Amino acid sequence: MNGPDLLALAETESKNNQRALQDQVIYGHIFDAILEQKLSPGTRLSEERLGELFGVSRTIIRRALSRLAHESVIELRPNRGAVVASPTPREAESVLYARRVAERSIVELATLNARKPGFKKALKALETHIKEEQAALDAGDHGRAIRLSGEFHLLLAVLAGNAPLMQFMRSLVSQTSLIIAVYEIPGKPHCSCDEHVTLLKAIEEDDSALALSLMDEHLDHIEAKLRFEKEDADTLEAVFGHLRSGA
Amino acid sequence: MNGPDLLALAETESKNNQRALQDQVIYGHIFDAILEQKLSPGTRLSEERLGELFGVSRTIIRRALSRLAHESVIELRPNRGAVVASPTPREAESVLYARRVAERSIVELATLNARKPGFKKALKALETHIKEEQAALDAGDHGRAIRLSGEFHLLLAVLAGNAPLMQFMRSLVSQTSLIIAVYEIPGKPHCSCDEHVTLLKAIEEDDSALALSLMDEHLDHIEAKLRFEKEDADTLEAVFGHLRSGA
DNA sequence: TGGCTCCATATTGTATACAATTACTCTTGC
DNA sequence: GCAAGAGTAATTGTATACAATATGGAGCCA
Repeated sequence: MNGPDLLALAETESKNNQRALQDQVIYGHIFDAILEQKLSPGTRLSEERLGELFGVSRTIIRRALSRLAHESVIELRPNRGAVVASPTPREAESVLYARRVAERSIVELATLNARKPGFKKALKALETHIKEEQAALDAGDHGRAIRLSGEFHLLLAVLAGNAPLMQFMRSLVSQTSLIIAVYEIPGKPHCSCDEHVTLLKAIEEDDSALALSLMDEHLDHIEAKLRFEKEDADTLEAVFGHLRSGA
Repeated sequence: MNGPDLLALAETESKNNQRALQDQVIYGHIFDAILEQKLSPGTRLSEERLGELFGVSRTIIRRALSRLAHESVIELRPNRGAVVASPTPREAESVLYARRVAERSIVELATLNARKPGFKKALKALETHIKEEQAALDAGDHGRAIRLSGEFHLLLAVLAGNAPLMQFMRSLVSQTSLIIAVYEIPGKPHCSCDEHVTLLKAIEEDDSALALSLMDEHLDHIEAKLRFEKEDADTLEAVFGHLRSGA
């Protein structure tokens, strides 16, 4: 493990160079755990227990949970505690659509920036990252591979150099991870990182059109591994949901 | 005033039909004040004073501020309190770009939804809203007109029916308001809501292409009223900023 | 035995007390 | 008169105590 929240800290380091606040660290741990699918949708997150685990008071835990809730990674039910979000098919569709929108513009911006000297570091980080991804796959570290795969897209957003889009992607990537956890067709092999390699190559070669279509295909492949039709808990919702709030 | 945070509450009412939590109300008040440009960038937001004003403890205030910070509406400087964000030209550019990306897809989705029966309410809300905008302009209520103008775009996002994009827009619209507050060329007359009228008409007539170009023009007009060249505080930054962190 | 109510328990919501950090001002030395 | 430094005041950061709400189970009645 190379630190719980490299990207979380990178996000704020531009303005506050000081030590990370405690809640950011905890946020990072939970965020990563979800990206690694170690916390599955529906898991309850007790404030007191988390506080004991991390050795801080509920105040800090609450701040971390609050941020996770803002990013729709967890659901914060009033008086009933936090659970890892389990997106409905409807919500999943929205997230995947939004992600496509964001990724397209990110690819465009990233291609523009790839040759600028100011973004050398971001480009380098992407190259290093892909090697890490490959290493995780080779090592059979499934969870780590999934997380790194998601973080590749976040690093791409860094290269794009647009803070709002970056933050948006942060929320979308983690939600995608939840969607995969809930709706992935079992047995389908997980994505190699080849697509990341070719995508990055297209960006480095300033071929914006190619990069765009590669990204679209990449997202197609991710979605192709999903099946929304029936999922135990949600099917109940779909069948009996209309009985609740008459309309 | 028709309630402090109609849109804020609308956002969550789907899941939690219960009474709004206190911090949401306070969040709404501050959010609206910023949209109305009653709180200008740089204004300090003391937790204790806000607590007294709203009659709650700092705990509640902190939650509201936390959310505002997540949406980049305020800046939360560790140990130094919260201030209304004052976007740099660089940040402003990012926000406006991101907004263009978001608005385009929203227009597309909104046009698709406009004829669906499920979105009748959202469409109706837009029509009503435009009348309110006109009324505010006629009454010369500048602040209210600005806020309603921003909220038009949020209602459009509701019509688009994509929750992540909606939330994204929420952050972008309020940040745009701050950008205007800082960089607007003085004297330029403020936008009438005619463009909103024609845009909505195009959407209702299912003319997606027209709606898209109208939205682009609308955003062009907003940006045309801005000047990023020199702004007191930021000029100092631009001139002497490189001395701080050597690079 | 099945279902209901009521009570005990656990968990979250809010306020407040105290610690830590920052900002300010007054003093002191030059 | 000005700059530097120390001490004080003000503000934020964190923990904790208490209140409010939800959950689970025991007991009761049909």
